[in-house]
Amino acid sequence: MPSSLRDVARKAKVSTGTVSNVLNRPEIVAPETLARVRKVIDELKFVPNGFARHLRSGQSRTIGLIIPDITNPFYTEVARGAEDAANKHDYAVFLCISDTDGAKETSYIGVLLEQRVRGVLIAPTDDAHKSVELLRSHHVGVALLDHKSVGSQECSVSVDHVRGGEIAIQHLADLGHKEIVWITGSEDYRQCVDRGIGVANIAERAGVELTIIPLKILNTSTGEEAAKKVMALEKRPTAIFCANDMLAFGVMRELLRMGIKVPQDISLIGYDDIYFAPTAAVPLSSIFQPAYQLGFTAAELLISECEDTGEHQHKQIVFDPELVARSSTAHVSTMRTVRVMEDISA
Amino acid sequence: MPSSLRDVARKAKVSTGTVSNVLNRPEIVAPETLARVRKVIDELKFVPNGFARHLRSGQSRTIGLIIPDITNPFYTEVARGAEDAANKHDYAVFLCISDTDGAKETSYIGVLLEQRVRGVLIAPTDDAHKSVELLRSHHVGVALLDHKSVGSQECSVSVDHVRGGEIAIQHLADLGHKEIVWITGSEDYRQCVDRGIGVANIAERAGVELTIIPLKILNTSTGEEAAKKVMALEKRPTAIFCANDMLAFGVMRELLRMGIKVPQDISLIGYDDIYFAPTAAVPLSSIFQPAYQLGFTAAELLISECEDTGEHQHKQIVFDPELVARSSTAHVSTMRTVRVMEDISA
DNA sequence: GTGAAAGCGCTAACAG
DNA sequence: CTGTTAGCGCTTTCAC
Repeated sequence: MPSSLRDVARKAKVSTGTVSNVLNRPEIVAPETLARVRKVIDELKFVPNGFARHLRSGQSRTIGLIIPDITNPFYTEVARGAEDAANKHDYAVFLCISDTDGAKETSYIGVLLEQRVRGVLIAPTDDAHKSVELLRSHHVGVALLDHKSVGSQECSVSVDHVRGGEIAIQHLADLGHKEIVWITGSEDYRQCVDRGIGVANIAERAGVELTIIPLKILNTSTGEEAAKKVMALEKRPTAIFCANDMLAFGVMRELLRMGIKVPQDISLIGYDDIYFAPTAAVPLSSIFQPAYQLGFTAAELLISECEDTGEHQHKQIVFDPELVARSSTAHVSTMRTVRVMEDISA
Repeated sequence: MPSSLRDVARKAKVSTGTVSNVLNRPEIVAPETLARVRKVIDELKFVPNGFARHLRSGQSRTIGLIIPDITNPFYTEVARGAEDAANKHDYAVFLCISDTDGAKETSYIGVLLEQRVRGVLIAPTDDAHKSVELLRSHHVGVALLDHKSVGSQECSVSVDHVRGGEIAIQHLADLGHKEIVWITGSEDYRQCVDRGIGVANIAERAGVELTIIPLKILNTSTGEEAAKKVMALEKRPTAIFCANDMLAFGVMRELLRMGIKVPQDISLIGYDDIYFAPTAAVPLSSIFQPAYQLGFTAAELLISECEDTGEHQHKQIVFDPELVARSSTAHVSTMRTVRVMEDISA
């Protein structure tokens, strides 16, 4: 058993109140008492029990961070940003990985509630409304990450996903692509839905024929699967737009494996512009989102809400996405036309 | 304020003890009492206070996980493994990122101690001995990740780093390379030191001329810097071995930027074999380590130690690294010899 | 099966 | 400046 504050008090021959003061308000303790108590603290290797402390004070200095996928460098950057902001304000971060699973998300919220976190930063994967409601009903702070506010009842930091979808398809349309596959998340996945709206907007306007492949989970493995589906399509598209770069990496890997060349046989564009995008086998075109900024800003907003005594203004910050065109997307006119023959011979 | 167990008791007209029983031993509560109390729990949205619960029971079901860099997919896989194992045993994971900073590591240990975690899984970046001592002296479980046990006083799961270093250099030597740069971590970074031992072993035996570039932090940015240093060397090496893949990606990116071709101008091999290695601009040769396994196994061991009442045997599991040769390493005989002229013209 | 009561380790009044 | 004391919300005997 670790030693308690009382053990320290006993050994230093002072009261528990004094030990507590040494810990929390050393300036009001007499120098020599201070020294004596501190010496005993060291001797006993005393570490105050956080549970007891927070139980008493009714307040923790911990925030929860729920992200869908720790394997995705985009979220990893978001987490770094959030961590840095939290540390700056002397908060700890309890990181939860929801695995893009609504049930797991809800279950983690339960854990965080038990931990009496001050607030939760969440990149909802499922029904954001439900999670936010749940959190709100327990009066903990909430800030949405990468997702617009449900009803402006909370802060949110996101990127304009509709715009992002538009930019990507516009880019492909500008390159002359008329048959495009859009590989995206399920309908619960708001970010994807929004991007899909942008995609549809431009597709219609530009006369693009769109094939949608919805996926439950967006990672490299599902990307590999999706690539197979695309290649099995009756009419092969000239370009693929993936809802994130992990997906695009999976697609690219599978295409390479099948001997399909990017962009000679098919153009490919991802989303997020993760660090690995420029140094991919074929440097990946993508839509940049300021991941670190997203996490940092969201955490700052959340903490400001948590600390706020009076009137906290819910802010909804929306960043702009940016096209980063690299070699994985090319003009249709540069495509190999011999592909069909190769297929027949295969 | 969230409602407390007492609120529930009052409203359900039972004692607090009964509510507690409903929560923890529902089978001993009379069915109709059970139903009534549960109804009130829902109405009041009661969530038991984890602090109070753990304070009373003196035990948490949380383990800490300290890793150096969340941006590195290797550690991200380790974390996934650890998470999965922990969840399996109904433990929560408190993730801490040490940023390869000994002070931050120590400070996080303090946080974990306050949280009264049951045990800590640590991939030490600095002086492992110190961290382990600190943890041990507070009687929390410890398991080392990716690092051999200091004195077999704890479990550890690692990969044979010496062997990994040997394999990599042997591979390069087999390809005829005699001038190799080894970009590694500082002397505190045990994994790197061990790999360095393997490197030195083989280098000497194979008559390889070794240049060592030690770095404080190993990520893509420092990799980019290191690449510049390598190219500024009086005598250009024919191959580079990086202590991890992130470093190698940074190096590769900078080399590409400088117009240096891999492997025509210089061979490059990394370590970890992260997911992105095969789909890099030049598919990266690397040394594979079973990251997920590492995390999973270590967490299992740690939890077994934590739960153990009697005699827990400290195990030291060592996995074998494996060479994965891809296109970034090639035989010296295939190297371009015109490089020198290009340099002059530049 | 249920209630009463003690106490986990700490903080925050309030006296002295 | 220091000691005393009353809980924070929960679990756990021990009676009934």
